[in-house]
Amino acid sequence: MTEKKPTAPYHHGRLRPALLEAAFSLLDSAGVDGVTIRAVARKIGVAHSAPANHFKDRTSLLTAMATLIFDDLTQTITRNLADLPVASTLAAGRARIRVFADTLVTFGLEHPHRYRLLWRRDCLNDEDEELQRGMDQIYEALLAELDGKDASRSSETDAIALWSLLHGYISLRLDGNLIAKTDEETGIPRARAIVDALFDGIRRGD
Amino acid sequence: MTEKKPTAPYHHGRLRPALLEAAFSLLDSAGVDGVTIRAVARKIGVAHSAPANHFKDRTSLLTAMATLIFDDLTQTITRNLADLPVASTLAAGRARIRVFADTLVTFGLEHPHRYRLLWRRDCLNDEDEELQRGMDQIYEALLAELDGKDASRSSETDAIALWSLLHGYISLRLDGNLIAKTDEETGIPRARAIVDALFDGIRRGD
DNA sequence: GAGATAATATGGACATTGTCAATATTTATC
DNA sequence: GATAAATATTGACAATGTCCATATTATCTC
Repeated sequence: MTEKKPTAPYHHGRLRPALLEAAFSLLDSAGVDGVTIRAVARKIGVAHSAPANHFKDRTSLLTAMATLIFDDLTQTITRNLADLPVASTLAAGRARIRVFADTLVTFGLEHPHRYRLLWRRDCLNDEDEELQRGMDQIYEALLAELDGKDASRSSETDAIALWSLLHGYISLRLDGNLIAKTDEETGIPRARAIVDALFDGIRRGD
Repeated sequence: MTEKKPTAPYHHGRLRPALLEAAFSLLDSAGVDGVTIRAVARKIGVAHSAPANHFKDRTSLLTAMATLIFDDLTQTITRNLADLPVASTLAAGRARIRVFADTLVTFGLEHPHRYRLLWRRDCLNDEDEELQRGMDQIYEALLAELDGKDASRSSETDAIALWSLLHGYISLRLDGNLIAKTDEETGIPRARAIVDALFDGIRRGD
């Protein structure tokens, strides 16, 4: 009968996950600026200084969040790629890269604030090993799709080109810069078109 | 003999330009976060509230700065392109686009904080007409280089692809993500390589 | 030119934030 | 069961953006 009083106990019990949950909620609704230590604590109903026990400062909290986002993103990409046949032909390789691209673009447009946080170096701790692992992971996944299929080219250059193309497109879209010039809704068709442009070239001269 | 006492006069005289100058100095040395109203005022030796007469808030100041940066960038590109022959052949067109790309990349790497500010939507006033004009201007310059040379393709798609590629590459470089994988210093050779990749295609199948 | 008006600058105030320090409470450990 | 470690609280501090009332100067109008 005395098991569950509505008065909050002194110790929260699972404050760290609760903090992250609240922080993601704030991130999605108000962007990085909305993720203040005090707002997160307020949302859970805990002292403004309680988070310090789990995240030494705001940067540390945002870094943990970015790491989780990277992991989630990589996992989504891997899952979507798992359904596809191995890239034994040129067409199959293209199809896989297209799925990679679509997944990334979809994620970026559906979770703008999460995507943006990934690249907010001023908010993150570059030295963090987990964050670096998360970043490397997704880049490796891209490299794997471009590797070894065409010995005549540097797949590293291709990877940088593709990565730049996708990251640039998403960033510009999130900044609202290409909305008038592209599909208002999903952005996927336009993303496909520019990936194809990179596949085939835009100034081939033949 | 009494013309110029070192005691600062009540009215600064040309506070607006002085504010911008100080703000750019802070931007270059400390990034957007370093550009606080109070720090700018301090740098000039004026009351913390004096800037309000010329910029109604921080966003307004940063928007004015971004507009100036856009103008400067467009001007630099235009100047560099003026020396080149008209794009009457495919090769000439490529050469012009390469100069466009080199100029943009050079600017981004040389003035990282200025380049970044251009896309910090959370710090800028999107509604500002001068800012929009500045943004449109540079995009139009790019479109002009891609226009009308190849009726079989949508030059708009090409423009978005190229713009995404360049913006993505610069952004990634500024975030330190490709340093290990590219030329440490200028970044230009790698930028050329990925622009060429877009010209020629990376998965042509022939 | 003098007096009114607008522009410009000052200093004080307030709420918000991140972060630190001292303290209180609970949990874990020997 | 005492002691140490973990976790949470309250209070404080400096910094910031922004507002307000006030002071000073420039400009305009008659």
